[in-house]
Amino acid sequence: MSEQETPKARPAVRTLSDLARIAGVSAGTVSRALAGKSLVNTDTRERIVALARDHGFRPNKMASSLRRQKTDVIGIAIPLGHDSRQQISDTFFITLLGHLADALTERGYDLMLRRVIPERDEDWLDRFIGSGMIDGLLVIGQSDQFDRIEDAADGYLPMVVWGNHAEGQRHCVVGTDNRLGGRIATERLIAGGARHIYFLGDTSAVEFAARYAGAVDAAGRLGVTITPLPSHLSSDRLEAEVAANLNRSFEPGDAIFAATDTLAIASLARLKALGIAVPDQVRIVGFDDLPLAAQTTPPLTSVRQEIRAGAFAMVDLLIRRISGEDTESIVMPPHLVGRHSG
Amino acid sequence: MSEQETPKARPAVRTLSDLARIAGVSAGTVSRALAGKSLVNTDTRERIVALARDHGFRPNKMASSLRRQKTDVIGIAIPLGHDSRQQISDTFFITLLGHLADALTERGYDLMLRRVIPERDEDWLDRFIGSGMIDGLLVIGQSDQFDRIEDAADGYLPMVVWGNHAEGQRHCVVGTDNRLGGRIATERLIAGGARHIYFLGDTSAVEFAARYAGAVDAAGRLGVTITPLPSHLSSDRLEAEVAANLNRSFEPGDAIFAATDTLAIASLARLKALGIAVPDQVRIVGFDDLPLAAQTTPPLTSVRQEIRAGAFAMVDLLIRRISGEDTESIVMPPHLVGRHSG
DNA sequence: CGGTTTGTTGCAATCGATTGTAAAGTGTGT
DNA sequence: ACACACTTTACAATCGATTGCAACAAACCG
Repeated sequence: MSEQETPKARPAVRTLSDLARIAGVSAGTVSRALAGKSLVNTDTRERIVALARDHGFRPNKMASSLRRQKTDVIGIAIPLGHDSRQQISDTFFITLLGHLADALTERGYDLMLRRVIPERDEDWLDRFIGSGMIDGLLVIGQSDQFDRIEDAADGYLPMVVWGNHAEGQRHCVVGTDNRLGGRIATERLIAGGARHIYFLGDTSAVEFAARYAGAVDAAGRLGVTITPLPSHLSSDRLEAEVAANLNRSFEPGDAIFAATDTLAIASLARLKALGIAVPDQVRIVGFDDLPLAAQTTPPLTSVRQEIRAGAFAMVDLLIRRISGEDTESIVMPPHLVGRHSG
Repeated sequence: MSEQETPKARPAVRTLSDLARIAGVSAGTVSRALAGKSLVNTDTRERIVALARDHGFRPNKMASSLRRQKTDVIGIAIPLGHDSRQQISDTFFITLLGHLADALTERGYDLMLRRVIPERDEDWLDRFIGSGMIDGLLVIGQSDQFDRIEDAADGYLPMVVWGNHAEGQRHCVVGTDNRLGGRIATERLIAGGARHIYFLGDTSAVEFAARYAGAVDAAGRLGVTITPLPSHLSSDRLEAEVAANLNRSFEPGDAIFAATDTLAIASLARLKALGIAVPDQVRIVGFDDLPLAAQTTPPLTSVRQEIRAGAFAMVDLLIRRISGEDTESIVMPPHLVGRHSG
């Protein structure tokens, strides 16, 4: 009409004081009204709330965080270890991230994601913790940072890590019993007739090292040979490494235990390209039981991790730790899902 | 030795003033020293920096953000549309997210992730924008929120959206020419002998609607029938919907254009279960060209989107918008990657 | 040696919301 | 009509880092 109608271009009402002036009360009263505290008169509150809505007012979260010493933000750190880009593209970690987002959103937290490359940044953990931006920290995967995480855990309670549990460790972890999972997978292969098992995975990450250890347990006990074939998860190297590792002559009784379904699926493709039949010539078992495992040809036998349950457990523990409780770790049992690949 | 050595348990030095007291200077000087400003004497600066390191001091980012009116955080919103859980599990979006994380980290930004369910929260966009927590916003996928995004774009410059570009739209978008992609995919199928094409996808999302429109263009021009089969991406419904949609008798000349590789891969599995040969009985073309497309049986023909380039373009545009420039949208050309499925 | 320039540092205001405490207002009972 | 209890609101301090401005000292010039 007159000058210009900029309804949301520059909402004149940006701060509590602005709104307070319009409402004819003090900023403190507005704050309490919007927070729904009982100290303000019901009429006043309703008037202020309506006014806030009409003007599209949003309280500044930074100021609020500073004053309350609480940000309602949870940090999620993804250490990329040796191998940049390793995990964020790995379906398992992504699925976990999705469920964590569910669980945190449900509890009213925002999430701040940070990929860290420990090699380039020694100080990643303390820096994140000390930033004052987060109320708690979830670490997705220990990678090769076990010791650093242990150190940080001594001085910082609200942290929960997804990964492997070692005897006597000090940081709170949620994860699958990887060693047992490795054992189960290996026993399955051996029961199917395997006499020589190749372990496909990067044993410098503790989770995978534990799976390998479990495999060695079972193989040793049952008198079967086991050979590790180092393979990383980085999406740009994965295919080439798998191809190189499987570029050998397989003999009857050979089998593959892949540390991850992602590796197992790449192996299936590679063996198919080589004209090697699965499971007739080579049996394969994977780990994680991703949704995709059921759709491969042949369908993949895999060790299932309960990702969603794990994610919710992590958030649960974290929230208890934020309120000061020193929680125990949770180690979940793995389950073998038998399909046709091994 | 004496009492107790708690080196990091409770760093006595929590604030600038603490450090200032120890250093025997004022807080302002410490601030300038740590920021590397030239106004402080070199000796003083080095002394303060060393002290800060020794005491593990980290400036509080909330306070800093509040004062500077800049958070160095970029928000990433993932609208889940009609269909909760739709996209965060979709490999395409996850891959995009990974590359965005790369690009943002490189530029010194943190990222705040928020899944939004527009149905439950009308106000998601303005709320995120107005929170004061972010310097800019990336929206991954328009879902069915096109209009709301348009509205917000009028009053908020630093926002870039991944998605489809429509004539005359006001928000800045980066994406593939979906309509052209749909045309290309369809032409490929028709060139392979298709006479009746089923489109698998959810046309209420604008990106997919455009792919369908492109398919209709090509099919109409070449005198081929096309039938849409609504299928969502939500991981819990995807398999069932694909199964239901493909539970029909296929005739010679039938083909499938899947709006997404994820859907295409599920279709492959379903057809295999039904004993229908691909591509001999039914041809399939997907969209996205995910890494997995090369590993399926048979390898999937797909329309490639340049995800990494797209992600970096989004961040580039966003940063220019943060500094006040009003940038144009970027529409990238799709490329057909021919493999064996169709 | 007075006056000016250059280089450092301290002081105090500021960002915007929250909250303890004081003060004002309303109502009741005697 | 007065004292007392109870609501409701205003005031001002606070969270911690940043920054414009003033103050001070040393160095330099004529």
